Amino acid sequence: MIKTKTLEILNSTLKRCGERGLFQIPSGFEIQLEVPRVDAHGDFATNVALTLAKPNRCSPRDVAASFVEQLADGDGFFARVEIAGPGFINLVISPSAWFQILDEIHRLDLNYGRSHLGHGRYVQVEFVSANPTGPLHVGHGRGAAVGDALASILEATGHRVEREYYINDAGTQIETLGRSVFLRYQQLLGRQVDFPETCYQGDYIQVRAREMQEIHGDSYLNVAEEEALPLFSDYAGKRILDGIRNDLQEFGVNYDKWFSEKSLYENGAVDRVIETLKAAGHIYEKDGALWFRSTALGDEKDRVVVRANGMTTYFASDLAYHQDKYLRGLDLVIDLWGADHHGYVDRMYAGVMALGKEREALRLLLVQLVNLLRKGQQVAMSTRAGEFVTLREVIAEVGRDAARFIFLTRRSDSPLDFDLELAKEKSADNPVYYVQYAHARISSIIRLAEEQKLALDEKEKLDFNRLELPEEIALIKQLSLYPEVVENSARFLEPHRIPYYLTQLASAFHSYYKHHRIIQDDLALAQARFNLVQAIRVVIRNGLGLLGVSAPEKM
RNA sequence: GCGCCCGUAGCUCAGCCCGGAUAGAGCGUCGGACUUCGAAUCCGCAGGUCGCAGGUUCGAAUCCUGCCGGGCGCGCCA
Repeated sequence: MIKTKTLEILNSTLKRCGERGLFQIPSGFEIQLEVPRVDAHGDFATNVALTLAKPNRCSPRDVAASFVEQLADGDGFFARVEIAGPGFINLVISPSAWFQILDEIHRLDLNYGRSHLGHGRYVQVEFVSANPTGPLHVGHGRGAAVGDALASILEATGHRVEREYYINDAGTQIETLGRSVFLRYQQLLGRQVDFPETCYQGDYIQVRAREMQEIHGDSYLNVAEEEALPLFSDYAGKRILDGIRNDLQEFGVNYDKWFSEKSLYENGAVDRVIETLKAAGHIYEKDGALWFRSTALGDEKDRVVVRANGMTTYFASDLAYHQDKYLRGLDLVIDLWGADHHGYVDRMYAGVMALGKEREALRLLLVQLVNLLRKGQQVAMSTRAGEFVTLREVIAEVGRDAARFIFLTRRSDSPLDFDLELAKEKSADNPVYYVQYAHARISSIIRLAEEQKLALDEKEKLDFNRLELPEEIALIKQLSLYPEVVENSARFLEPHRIPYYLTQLASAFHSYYKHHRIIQDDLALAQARFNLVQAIRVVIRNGLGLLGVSAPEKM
């Protein structure tokens, strides 16, 4: 890559300066290389001279001058080297070096942008994990889009990745679900029963109740609630989970594993993790309950793991779940949580550390709320009353690509406005179409070239030197940044960087396309440009791929 | 009260982790561009005390401190 090579040259130059005693180099000194905002400042700029000036007690421009003098560049890699402003060294890379990027993109094709950053580290992304007590809503959709994209990005950067869904199929919520269905079932059979507010109100409860009636008739009408509950809970939970699986699959999300919370109780993992913590001295007894001393590990208060009544808490099963993850050999566990869980973050990190892992072995990402709008007006949503917009409805209305892309345009820890009308609009308001359109346009050029048998693909006649326009070099530079964007996206666990980059790239392409013809009489020029736009298409397609968004050839 | 996150153009946001030269997009406003590869596009104009105040630095949207404003969280609930 161009940047790495530039850095190599600068480092060897610095070493030479040190050896020849031109100036002192503090130990641990590292050269900073950046892409300047202003084109006039070159392709790369470094502030070495500014930072070395002080320890050497001389002016930055003098340091820069001796540095540049030592800068050997036998193969013409740099087209120009300049000292500017207070002492920046601006570097302009020669076009021929940039042209190599195009070859690289075509050679690597689908693999362009992939890297070995992760060195095969075993990473799990656990996301959505909604309770199987109701259908997925828009907020879950955001978690799904972010989690899935993140997993893809990590895969692309050399991590071994696993997608997991944690099913909360134990505890009171699932019981409440069973009770809700049971009560509706009784009502269907004509019995007058109170339907408490604490039960789930949505229509989907009625649906399950009717199904139970179809399967079992009235045989549970006179059965006591405690007796009927396991069956009703189990059935409703399974059916709803099937729905969730279905919705996610239609959204393009496929999990490697669906992990049951109940299994942790059944196989004794919950008891085991408490024993582990006890043995390590993290547990004490107070007021008849067992407490986890999480304050010792950065939490603001200690947490109960076994209540005075002998029941374990939700946190206890979460500890067991995470212990299980690490026993499976995971190097890094990434959990995506709804933002309302953020009071829970510190205790989870504390828990993981108490289990003997580094804090860095866990990354909790909070996904903020989705604010659903229609033409700028807030769409009312109330989960309790069962009035919410489901993910399924949103996909049906705006489509999978638009939904995914919009979910990914903002950093996930800030709230997101999602306007249903805007998402459907086929215009520049809607960044999905903007990027996809660029891909479709290029595809259309390629189709045309094929139809006219223009032989634009013949490599032996290809002369990149015909790409002389500043816009063309700028486009290649932008393409060369793509692998770095993906790597940074993985490093910071921030998928939103990719939609942002793609929008910029699409914009540069659209502008270029408008001003210059690709296909034209000058065959050599046409070939060079054709090759360039093909490279753009490769990058757009690869980028959209990471987001789970399609790259259409026609729209 | 304590803790976490946020505050950048009229609106929605990127940039902050790792300080750099004149702070960027899109939308919206206004005005332009289709006989030529897809106008779902492009071009131009206008729009900023980067919440406020200090500090560190040759240099701060970026790092530190305090304050102001907004959001969320603080159960032997899940």
